[in-house]
Amino acid sequence: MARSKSAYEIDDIDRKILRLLREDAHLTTQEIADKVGLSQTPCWSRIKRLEDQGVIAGYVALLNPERIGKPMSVIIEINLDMHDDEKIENFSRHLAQLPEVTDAYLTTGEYDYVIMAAVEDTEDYEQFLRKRLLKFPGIRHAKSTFCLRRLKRDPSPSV
Amino acid sequence: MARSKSAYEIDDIDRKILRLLREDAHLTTQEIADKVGLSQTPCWSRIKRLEDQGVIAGYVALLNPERIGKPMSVIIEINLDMHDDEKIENFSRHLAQLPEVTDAYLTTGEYDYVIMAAVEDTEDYEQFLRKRLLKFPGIRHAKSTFCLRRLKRDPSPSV
DNA sequence: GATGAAAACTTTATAAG
DNA sequence: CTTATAAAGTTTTCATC
Repeated sequence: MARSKSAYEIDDIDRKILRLLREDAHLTTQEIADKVGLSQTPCWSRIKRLEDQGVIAGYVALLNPERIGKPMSVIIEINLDMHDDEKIENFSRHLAQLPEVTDAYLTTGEYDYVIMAAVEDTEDYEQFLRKRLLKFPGIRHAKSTFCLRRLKRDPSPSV
Repeated sequence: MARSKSAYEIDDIDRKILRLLREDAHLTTQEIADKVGLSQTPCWSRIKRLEDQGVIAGYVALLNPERIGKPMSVIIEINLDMHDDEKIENFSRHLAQLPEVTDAYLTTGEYDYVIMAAVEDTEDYEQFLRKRLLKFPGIRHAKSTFCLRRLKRDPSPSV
């Protein structure tokens, strides 16, 4: 039996569309259609389908960290004392809810968590670390690494 | 002398607007106006100003990493052999240009660089590491940390 | 800042080839 | 898939308070 195109398959034209929208969501469907070699109608249907299927999760404005008073990025590697499920889930929820935290991952290897925080300056960072992050019970160790320069930050992986 | 409002100052209403657009760029100016307590015209002027001043750097679609075949995230901490300016600049450019690399930072502390890569699977990661990242001359050490779960990833810091 | 209005443009939907 | 068309919605601009 020949394999028919599944509803969830992404073809080369879809990928081209995603590549464009990943960089600039303000392109019109007509502009995208021109760039990918389609007419407006099927191009619009494809974008709609990619949204409905959750391939496109949403659209956001990108803010300039310097201009909104959060020029400093810090990477924090964290170890917990205990590793029972409840502890992990609680701390994970705690992290996700802190506004300074922009990224948080549960990881393999030397540390349990790797997170990133955006703050105003070193003083702001100290406050965050002592009064908000380390207030959570059961943190064995936290290692901070300061970012000197951001070379790249893509909101989505390349397609 | 009383400090007048600078062209580059952001007030509370601006911040409210940014908070909304940071999460959903498909809100209409009318919806934003309603939520922040302005009418459409001044709300539109503010958004335009924030764009012109570079506070809003752009608008992008967020893609679901799982759905575009890049479900795996790896954090890589890197040390170079030498640390002369040219080496740093060259390697920085190299990193920024690799499509697998979503994030790259020059850092203080134990490592020179901390980067993040999005890949399909372990095999894809091995190819990236050996054939693309470590092909660059002068890498002393690279430590990979695999992400088990993504708890949070905000494209922009909180306002 | 608010309101109202108008023009230009975009999205969304439909029909026919 | 294409072209063509059209209604609805949105952005952008402008005049007036």
